[in-house]
Amino acid sequence: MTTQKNQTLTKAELQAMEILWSIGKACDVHEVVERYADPRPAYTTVSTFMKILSTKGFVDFKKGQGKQHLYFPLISKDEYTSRVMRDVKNNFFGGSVSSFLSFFLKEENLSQKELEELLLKVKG
Amino acid sequence: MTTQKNQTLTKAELQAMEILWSIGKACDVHEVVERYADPRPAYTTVSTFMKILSTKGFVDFKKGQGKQHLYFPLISKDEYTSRVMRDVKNNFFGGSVSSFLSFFLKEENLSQKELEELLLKVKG
DNA sequence: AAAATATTACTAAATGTTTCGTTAATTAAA
DNA sequence: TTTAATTAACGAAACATTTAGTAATATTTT
Repeated sequence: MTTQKNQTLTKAELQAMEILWSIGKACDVHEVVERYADPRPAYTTVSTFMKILSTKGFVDFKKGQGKQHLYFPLISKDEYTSRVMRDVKNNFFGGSVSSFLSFFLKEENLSQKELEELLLKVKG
Repeated sequence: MTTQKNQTLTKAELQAMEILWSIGKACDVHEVVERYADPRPAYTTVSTFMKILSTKGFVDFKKGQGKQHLYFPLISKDEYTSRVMRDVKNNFFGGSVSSFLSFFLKEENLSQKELEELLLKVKG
């Protein structure tokens, strides 16, 4: 519950967050475990992730039935995605928007026409 | 020299690769150390990174003066950037190009006009 | 050739991450 | 109320990453 900003998620932590984001409501550890693909981690493993994510300030919880904790994200997927995009932009494109976009277009091999279509869909 | 593909770089490894990329020619460990910002890692630390990167297949070396090794990247920054972008796209946008682009545009808060200008610069 | 120097290889300590068993505490059932 | 079940907290083992000292080896200098 330390709500430290600027932290980054490890791979295992991100995986857990993805599941919380996909569930979209406060949920207990069992619900999270269920959503893992095989081989599923142990209950206590996921419980530990929730603990870690709490102390890192990425999730919080409220009391559920009994002594259950119901966990929920404190940061949205969009917010975290922004951080990641910013990092990529800074690390690989010196923070330049046009470099980033340029690379992206070349990478995706988009023609001018395809791009226009995408933009229409995206912007309107 | 195992040229294993599909590997990913740790943070420290990426930092070392960035320097190799920026130097742009085969170089010895000293040249790499020099380019680190303070506090610079020890010579042997950087030497270890070169060793690790070699066994992971990201760099190779040729003999220099004396017993010196001259290290150089086996993968370009663009190639590695592609991998990272692909991973981000898959992890955060389910592999969808339009989602990715859409997010990017919103994120950068680009107006239609600014976007057009960027595209002109980028495409021609 | 012997000594000094330079450089990589080896090893290991320190730290960070992942994973889960055990314990302690709380709640529910008998 | 005693017992059983559930759950989060704790602790620790296994593994990965980062960092750098020491040893081994090759090169250069005297």
